[in-house]
Amino acid sequence: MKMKREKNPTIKDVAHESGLSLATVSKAINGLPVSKKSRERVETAIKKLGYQVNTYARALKSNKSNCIALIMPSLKHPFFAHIADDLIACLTRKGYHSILMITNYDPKTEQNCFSLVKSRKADGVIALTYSPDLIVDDSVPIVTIDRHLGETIPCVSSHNFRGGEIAAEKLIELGCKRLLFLRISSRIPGEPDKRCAGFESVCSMRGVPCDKVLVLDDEADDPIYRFLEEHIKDGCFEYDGVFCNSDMLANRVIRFLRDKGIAVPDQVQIIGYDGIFDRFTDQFVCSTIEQPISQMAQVAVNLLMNPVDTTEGINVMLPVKYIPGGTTKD
Amino acid sequence: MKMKREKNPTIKDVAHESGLSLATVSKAINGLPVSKKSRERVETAIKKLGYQVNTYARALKSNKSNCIALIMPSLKHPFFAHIADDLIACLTRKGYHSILMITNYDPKTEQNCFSLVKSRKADGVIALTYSPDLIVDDSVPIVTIDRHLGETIPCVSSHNFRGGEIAAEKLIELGCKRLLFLRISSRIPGEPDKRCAGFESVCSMRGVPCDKVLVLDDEADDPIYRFLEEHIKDGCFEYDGVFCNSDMLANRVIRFLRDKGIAVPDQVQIIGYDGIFDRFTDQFVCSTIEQPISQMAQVAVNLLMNPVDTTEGINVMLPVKYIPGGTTKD
DNA sequence: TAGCCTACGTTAAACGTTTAACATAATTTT
DNA sequence: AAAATTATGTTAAACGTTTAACGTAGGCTA
Repeated sequence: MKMKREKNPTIKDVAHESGLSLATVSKAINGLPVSKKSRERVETAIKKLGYQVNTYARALKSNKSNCIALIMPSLKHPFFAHIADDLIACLTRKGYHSILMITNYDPKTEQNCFSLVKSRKADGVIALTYSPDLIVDDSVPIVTIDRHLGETIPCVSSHNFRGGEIAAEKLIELGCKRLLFLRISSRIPGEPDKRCAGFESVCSMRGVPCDKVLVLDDEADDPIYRFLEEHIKDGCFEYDGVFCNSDMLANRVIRFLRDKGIAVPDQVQIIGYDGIFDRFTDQFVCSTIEQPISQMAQVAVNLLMNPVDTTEGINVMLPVKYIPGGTTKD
Repeated sequence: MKMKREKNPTIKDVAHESGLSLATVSKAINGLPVSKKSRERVETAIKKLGYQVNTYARALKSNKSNCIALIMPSLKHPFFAHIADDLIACLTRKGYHSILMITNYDPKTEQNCFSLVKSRKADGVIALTYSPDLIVDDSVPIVTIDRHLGETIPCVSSHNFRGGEIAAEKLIELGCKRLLFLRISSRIPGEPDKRCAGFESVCSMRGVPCDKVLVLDDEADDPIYRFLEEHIKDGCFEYDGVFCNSDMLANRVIRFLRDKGIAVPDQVQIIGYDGIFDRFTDQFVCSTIEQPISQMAQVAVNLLMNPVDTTEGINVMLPVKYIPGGTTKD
């Protein structure tokens, strides 16, 4: 790229212009004590020259870049876009810049991102990753979202277990007699796994039968559809309540069932997870367990800025909320 | 934030470890000519020490940061999220990092972003802004999307005029006799304005009557709805074809009309602009003129990397495509 | 008035690279 | 075998900051 920068003024020029020394100017700029008169002289000189601090020199000297790296799978999924947006907003408010890295769910890219971050590019990392075996060193503070990357690395998530419980409670309350849990998940033991546990615990407590089907996200989803198909008998679906791991999956399932002539929510009620709100239809894309995205972002940022004692793996779980969205009878 | 970095190895350590000089190591790292033997010694030393180049030192010395600043209004709108995603992908492929700044459509924030960029934080800027009076200096290369920030600043957009034409042609071809153009737009003269011009030019050429309603994006949209309401007589809408400035607007209009009992597309056919694909319903959100987002991103990045002669304002317009999406009769 | 603070400035050494200018060893030319 | 050329390394100065350590002027105490 052509660099057509004409030499920018440095702190030295400001010093010269104001008749003060380098150090004094630096102090004035950084809010350290200097006399009122000096401060003014510095300010007018800065204005006159249009001086801007050189971020890189500062970062080099102070070993602090004011940049946080954000590692995200994609922005094409509204959930990630949302959380990235909120993270950036939080960081900006705290005076940080955000280097956003997109991995496209690719383990190698994810690993790469962590390596890059190490060259003192960022003061910290907030990551939402998928690879089961990332090697991360903690020479830089890290906070993850929804994934446990290691005992010493704090993880922020929604209260997945509770979310599962709520979904089960709701479906049962709405009259479902036979439940199904569907899940597409990554190979890595993540927080979202607990959604199933919560769901099942309520089912067994209430004595409602509950099956589950699981596929890994690096396989095709066929098994799920095959399962669904196999359980449609004479235009009737054998389950009357389904809890899906995500709104995305829920919508696919809804479409599949409707294509087969099964009425949602009349014959089957379906609840997803995430809380995706569609700004085009002004609706939630299905009945869902909503994750408190903004709150998660805020907590992640705070956790990064004010590291707590992580000797025994810290895991912040934020409250979720059931939201009816037309795929249940409420 | 706590910085618990234990001192990272420097190029000096590598030099010491490999028994070579600083300069040789630096050359080896940067791919400059060194003997094979030296290169190997450097490599093993690097591996042994886990050396990572210090980006900030490098940036300071070479006045090149390998960072591009992306200025976007929001990631909560899928159009922006998409384009941001594609921009980042392109930049990553070229070895650049992306500093993503979110303005929330706020002029002051937008201005701020440009100022920040100046402190040598980034080697270039790709901006999608809304403020009518941004002051940008070109000490850093800039490329904009959809907005003309100045004669010397290249702008990438879809071929808005052609898009307008296509929409009109399509509606007329589908049998519409009385057309309406609706638009919510920013105060700044932007590329998207041309959509209207294209639309009208076809209408007048074909002799099809065409009205238009415009509101500014910092006002409420009420005028549009009021207009719609006023033109519903006895359950009939006076227009049978509507072209909206964006898919967002189109969907709001569709909802409004349907609420009033007007059937879309049977009574009114509606075309939007953008080409938003909903991954939940697996459909386009309406019939639409699709912008070639990935292509726009790619062109923007290329333009930034290989600046052309901009003495007479350069403006790249990329081809658009009509896509039926259920709100027209095709 | 001599001595001592206090308040403000200044000098100079880092931070970790890159790179021009120079030195030396290895190779070729005559 | 000496000179010229090339290949490879090295030294040292920069890049623009921050900051510890050190002056120095002026006001205060005694």
